[in-house]
Amino acid sequence: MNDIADMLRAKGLKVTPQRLAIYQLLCGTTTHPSAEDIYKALMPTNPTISLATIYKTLDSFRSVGLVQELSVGNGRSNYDAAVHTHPHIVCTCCNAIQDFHLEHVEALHQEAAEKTGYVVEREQLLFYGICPACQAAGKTNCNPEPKD
Amino acid sequence: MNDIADMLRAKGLKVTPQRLAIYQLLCGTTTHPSAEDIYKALMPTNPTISLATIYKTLDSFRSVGLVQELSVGNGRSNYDAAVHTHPHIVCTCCNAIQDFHLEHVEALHQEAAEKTGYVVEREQLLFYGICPACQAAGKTNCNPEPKD
DNA sequence: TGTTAGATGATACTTATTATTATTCAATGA
DNA sequence: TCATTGAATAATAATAAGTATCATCTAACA
Repeated sequence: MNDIADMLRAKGLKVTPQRLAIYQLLCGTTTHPSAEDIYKALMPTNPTISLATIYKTLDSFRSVGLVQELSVGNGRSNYDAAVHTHPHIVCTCCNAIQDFHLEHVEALHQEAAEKTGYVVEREQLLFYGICPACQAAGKTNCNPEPKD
Repeated sequence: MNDIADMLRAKGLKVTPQRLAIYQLLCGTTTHPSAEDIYKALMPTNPTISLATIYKTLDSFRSVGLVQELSVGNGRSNYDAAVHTHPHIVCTCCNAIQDFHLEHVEALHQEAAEKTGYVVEREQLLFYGICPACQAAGKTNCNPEPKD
């Protein structure tokens, strides 16, 4: 079969059209969609897919480490098919979520363990600011404090 | 008046018993309570306080920078009266949220700005692991993957 | 002390997510 | 290839966090 199917089987998950569609969608985007985003994106090609299936599938994928779940504070979860942990930056203006790379993340991990005595399993490094596009559009202060 | 009252006035907020109670509670704890936690904690002394007031007050406080809101992925917001940004570590076993200090956080901020082109406003550095108490209790793998 | 803008409390509502359950289907082996 | 079976799906009800609404109340200030 194809690679994705083999990978799902290797993780102990049955291969279904829904799972393939969800995983392929996630692999082909850098936008960190929510469950609802995925549902809407798959509707045209998979009109009978259920939102409940999206949620359960994402949870299964997370359980076996195929995707990571982000909580950036927008009231829902966003998903990233990248397996290795990396920082994210969120535009407080257009709500885009972008991956980037920080040097020495392992050192932070280590430092956190030393400072706290925790056995550190993972981290979520989130930055918030204004993306270049919003800066260019002059939107320098879109959601500074939502309630102002 | 007292310091808290003056601070609220200085931020342009009216001083009410509810606001004083909420702020004092937050200042006197390191547990990062949720709105619901605060509501329950204040019930004995403020039996008529409304949950809606808690939410609105926390939002006002956040708007003026008196508290910071955390999204650690537990489906609700947790609040911290500390104004300066600092990392948090979450026990995946007992769900405790603990403050700690990391060196060179400003450098990360700077590096994020350089790597992404964003104007970086703030960050939320979250680590997940097993706290010393849970380790001592032998709970080394409590919520590794909630759905397993 | 009276006025008034803003705060509170009660509650209805929205939205994201989870639970339930009958049906369907992928994987396995005869 | 077909039957079996346990897991996955779809539909939908239920839950929970947070927000909106609005009548009442009160802190701030003249």
